[in-house]
Amino acid sequence: MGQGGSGTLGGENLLFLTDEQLRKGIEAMFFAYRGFTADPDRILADHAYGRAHHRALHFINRTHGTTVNNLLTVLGVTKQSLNRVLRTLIADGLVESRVGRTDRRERNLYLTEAGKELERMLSEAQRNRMRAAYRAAGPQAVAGFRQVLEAMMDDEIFRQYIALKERRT
Amino acid sequence: MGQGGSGTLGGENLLFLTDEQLRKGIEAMFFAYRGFTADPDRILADHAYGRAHHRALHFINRTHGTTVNNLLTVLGVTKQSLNRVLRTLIADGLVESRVGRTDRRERNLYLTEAGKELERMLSEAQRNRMRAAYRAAGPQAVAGFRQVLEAMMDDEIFRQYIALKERRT
DNA sequence: CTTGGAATGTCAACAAGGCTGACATAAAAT
DNA sequence: ATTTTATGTCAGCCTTGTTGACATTCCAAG
Repeated sequence: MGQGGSGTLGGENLLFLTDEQLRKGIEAMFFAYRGFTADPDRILADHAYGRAHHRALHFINRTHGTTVNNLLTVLGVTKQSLNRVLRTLIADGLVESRVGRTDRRERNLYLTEAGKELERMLSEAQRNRMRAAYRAAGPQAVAGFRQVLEAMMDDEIFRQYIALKERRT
Repeated sequence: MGQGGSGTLGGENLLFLTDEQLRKGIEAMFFAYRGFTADPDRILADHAYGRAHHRALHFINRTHGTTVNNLLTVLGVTKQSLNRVLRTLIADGLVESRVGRTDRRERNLYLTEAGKELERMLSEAQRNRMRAAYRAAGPQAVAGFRQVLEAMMDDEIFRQYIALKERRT
């Protein structure tokens, strides 16, 4: 995609794109991501789970009945890696895996009540952090935040994700 | 640009803080971080290094002569974990470890020429991604991006980092 | 219908990089 | 002289990536 497009960028924005500014952005991203995961990580540690379990719970909750394959694509890991996490979640009764109706090779994934409860605890902790940051920064900053993040994603991955969401209804 | 009233937010900002908006922010953070690390990760794979090596190189380059203890604090890992990474970087001739002048228990860490070169390759890839995102979003969005990220950090950790930077000059 | 390939998911084994605990050494501080 | 601090190292564990091998299921071509 043509990086130019929307902008009508004047010379002004060359000013703030010094290496020093970019480096500060990189470090901010590093430290912020640590803060972003810190609260859920503490909860997960109590349950002997890791971040991978959180990600699985999040996206299963997000798209009920998603397949293992969909989840792989979204999470960007191998099926073997995801399988290990799913196995423990299923064994612990947090996730239910039903054989697909139309294609019986597929497994449709759902959160059980217990799964929903843990997911709620985790996402609540994370939302609280996010909410506090949004409040402190203000609505306009939030809009900018989202714009930059979206520009920073690998386009393919995100488009796949959107496509998956739209395909199922 | 107008967003002047950084504090004193009216009731308006309650509107955009729905759980759905927060969830989108959380997912954007997840996908963006993947994009953020993707390019350096590819380079690191060629050298049989991992993300941990990149982080060490980055912060040694950032504050020449930093000590092991400072680095632990900034990176938020244990000395055993950092030591493993540092050992390989020193063995491979990318990092030099000199006994401290004033306190000879300390080790001051420096990048060698080879270390600087790899660091440059990695950070250039990451800066390119960041620059493209900044360009696409525009200066105002970048300001908001930084504001939200800074509000999302664990305050203590970041303050320690700033303190470290200021202490040495 | 049968057979071969493709898609999907599971099991096994390995590696990176976190972690804790224990311990050694050297130097600084008391 | 003793204690504390900074660092390094060894051993062992856990999570979460990886690849390889394999079973099951579906579908399409013969």
